[in-house]
Amino acid sequence: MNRFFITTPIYYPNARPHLGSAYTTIVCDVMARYKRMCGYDVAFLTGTDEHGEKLQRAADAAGIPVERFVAEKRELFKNLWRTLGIPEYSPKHPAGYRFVHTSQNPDHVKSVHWMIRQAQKAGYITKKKYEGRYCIHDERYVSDSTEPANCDICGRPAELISEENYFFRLSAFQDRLLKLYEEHPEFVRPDFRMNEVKSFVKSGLRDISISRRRLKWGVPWPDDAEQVVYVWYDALTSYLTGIGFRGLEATDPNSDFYKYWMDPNAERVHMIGKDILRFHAVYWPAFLMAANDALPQDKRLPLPTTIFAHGWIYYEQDKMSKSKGNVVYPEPIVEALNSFGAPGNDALRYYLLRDTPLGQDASFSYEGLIQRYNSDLANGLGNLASRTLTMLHQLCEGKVPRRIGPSEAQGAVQLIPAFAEAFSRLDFSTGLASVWAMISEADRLIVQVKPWELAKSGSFEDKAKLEGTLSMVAQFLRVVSVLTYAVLPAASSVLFGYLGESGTVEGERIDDKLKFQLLASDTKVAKPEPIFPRLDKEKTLAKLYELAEADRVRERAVAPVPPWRDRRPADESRTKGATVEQQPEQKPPSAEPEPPRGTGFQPVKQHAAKMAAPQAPTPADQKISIDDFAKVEMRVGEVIAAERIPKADKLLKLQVDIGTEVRQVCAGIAEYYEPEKLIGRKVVVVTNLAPRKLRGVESNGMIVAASVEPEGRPVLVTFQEDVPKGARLK
RNA sequence: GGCGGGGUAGCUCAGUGGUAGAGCGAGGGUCUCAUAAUCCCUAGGUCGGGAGUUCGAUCCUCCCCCCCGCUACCA
Repeated sequence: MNRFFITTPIYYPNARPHLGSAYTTIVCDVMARYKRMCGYDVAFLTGTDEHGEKLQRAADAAGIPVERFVAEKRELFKNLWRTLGIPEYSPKHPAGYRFVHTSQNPDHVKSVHWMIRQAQKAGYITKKKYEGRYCIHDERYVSDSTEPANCDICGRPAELISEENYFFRLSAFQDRLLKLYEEHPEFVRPDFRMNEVKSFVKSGLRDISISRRRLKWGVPWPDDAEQVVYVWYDALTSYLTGIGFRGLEATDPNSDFYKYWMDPNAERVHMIGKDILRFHAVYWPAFLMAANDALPQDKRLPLPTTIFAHGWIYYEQDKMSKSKGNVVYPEPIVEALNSFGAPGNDALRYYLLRDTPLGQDASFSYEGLIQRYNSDLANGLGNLASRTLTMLHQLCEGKVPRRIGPSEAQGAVQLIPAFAEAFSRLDFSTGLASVWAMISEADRLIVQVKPWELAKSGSFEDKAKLEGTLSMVAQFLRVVSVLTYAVLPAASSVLFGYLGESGTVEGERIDDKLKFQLLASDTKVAKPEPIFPRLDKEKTLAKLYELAEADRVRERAVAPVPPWRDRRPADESRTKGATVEQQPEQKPPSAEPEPPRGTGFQPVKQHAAKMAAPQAPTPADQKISIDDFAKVEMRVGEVIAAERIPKADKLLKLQVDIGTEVRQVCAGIAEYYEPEKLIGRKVVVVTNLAPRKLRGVESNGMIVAASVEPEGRPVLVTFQEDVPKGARLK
């Protein structure tokens, strides 16, 4: 049997899961159900990555053991999946999710150790001494400047430290990765993401640091008690642990790992958000290649077949939640729709999958949800089912007539391969659109035939036409209920039952056997109850807002200031790549950007638009003394020359007269200030900052500016009164 | 700055070397089996701007503007 393995990211449980995480998981659930109905042997994995300093600190702050703390967080995820009707694996739900967690998991330690040992054997791991600026308070490296620098986050002076870390020779895999991308264009999808990955790899890979000495909460480094495995190996390897991997030698030959991963014909799909593409498309295959280099040919681990990076879900700003905490949670949405008798889960799933093609950023809005629901589900499928069933009762004694409409069925039959083709590409939007195009056809056919008029005539021909048409539509509805099951599990099951079927929809198979005329003649159909009751826009919106607000209040009451949350407000998620959770706890010594912990997360972003969020104020416990402040020398200077620096978007080179001398200072303000207009302007310069070269240009100081969110726009400090050059700020 | 992708009806987008389409919304009409649903008609849009190739370009070439992504550079 064909095998299909799909994973969500291994989520970092530092906050309650929001709509973004739900989106990824829903997509995987849909795919798991769909593939299962196509006859695949399916495994679906999700989980939580529970290591990392941030979680440990949060647990400490909460005064509970970190193991218990993360176990509680884990439940938040499982609870959400339960609310969303996403089943956990069981004999009854073979395509339900399996859950892997990393902490206190000896099996996972075995997996990780095995992966690392293989890479060591193959010579890809080296221990290197690293020197750099480290902010003790924030547990992170600050910058690579050669003179004392302050921490970006807390402003404290960073210390020069040296630490030995294990490094992975990622650079050794550049050519092999490029070859992989060439030979397997489906390895990264959508294709435009593949282009990004390729160009990133082509530009050269740096070795990455894969251990930490200062951390305690994590997988211990094999044979080195002083080091802890850093996020990469820990989180990515959990994809293997989750299906039974314990290191190749210790893995049960009958385990799912051999079924779903080692099978060369299995499809292995990692569904992720676009923000974590690089780690999955570059690091992960490199880790696997590294391990394979230490193995004989016949024992090598296959690579994933596809890394699918979907887009983010944006939340259209609305009046009700202008204050803050605009993150959208799925539970109140489902609850609100349910309260009107609508299948909330199905509606949400349908909206998310139909409205935006997977891979593109989605713009979530309550109005869009209601709109989609009413036009497609209520007016479309729901109404078609309703009118058809009613007519069967009124005109055909409540049974599916024997006759089959002849030629009209042609188009509907062709629907199935088109739908299947789109879904297999994860193009849910197109697949669903094709179904709804057919629903529209069916509506048109009914109006064209007018069964209610034919019934009046009483002639044999008319009766035959009437019955043939209604029977055909009923058969069509049966097919629709099967095809839409993966997306609309609850509603399609109801429809299936209405049509007189006694089995379950999920027991059906989407293959050559899924044809028309499967409803037995004379099948008794149910008297219809609206499957998708139409929603009143105003009332539903009001309910959605009300429940979202109630949810927010409840959340605050439970955790007044969740310590594991970012210090920054969530809606500051502005600039390129910055996300809700962008707050690196430690920066790797290499210049690689810091990822979030976990294999991923899906931020619900605001439309950056005009949201202004204040920079988080310095917490009270981070106050500095007057002496600390006195160390910083700031003086008034006058710009006497300004020019752009070639090949730098943001940098201006300024000559600033600070009274005693003229300083050359670089400032990252080119996007907002015209160089010509700066000349003659008084600015504030930090004059005792260590010199640093930026883009090859030496900078002796720093121009002081406010950083205005959301995009971090710099605004230069100015004086209302006239101030002489050289005046010191105190 | 480099690389890549885009700018088409109010919105979301499709599309072809011969002067442009779908869905939704909106307006009008119709039917009555149906969830005030369905069905039918209606959008006259400089297909980002300019130049060129061509008998003819929205689709081909060049230049420019703007947007997005990755990347570099920025604390």
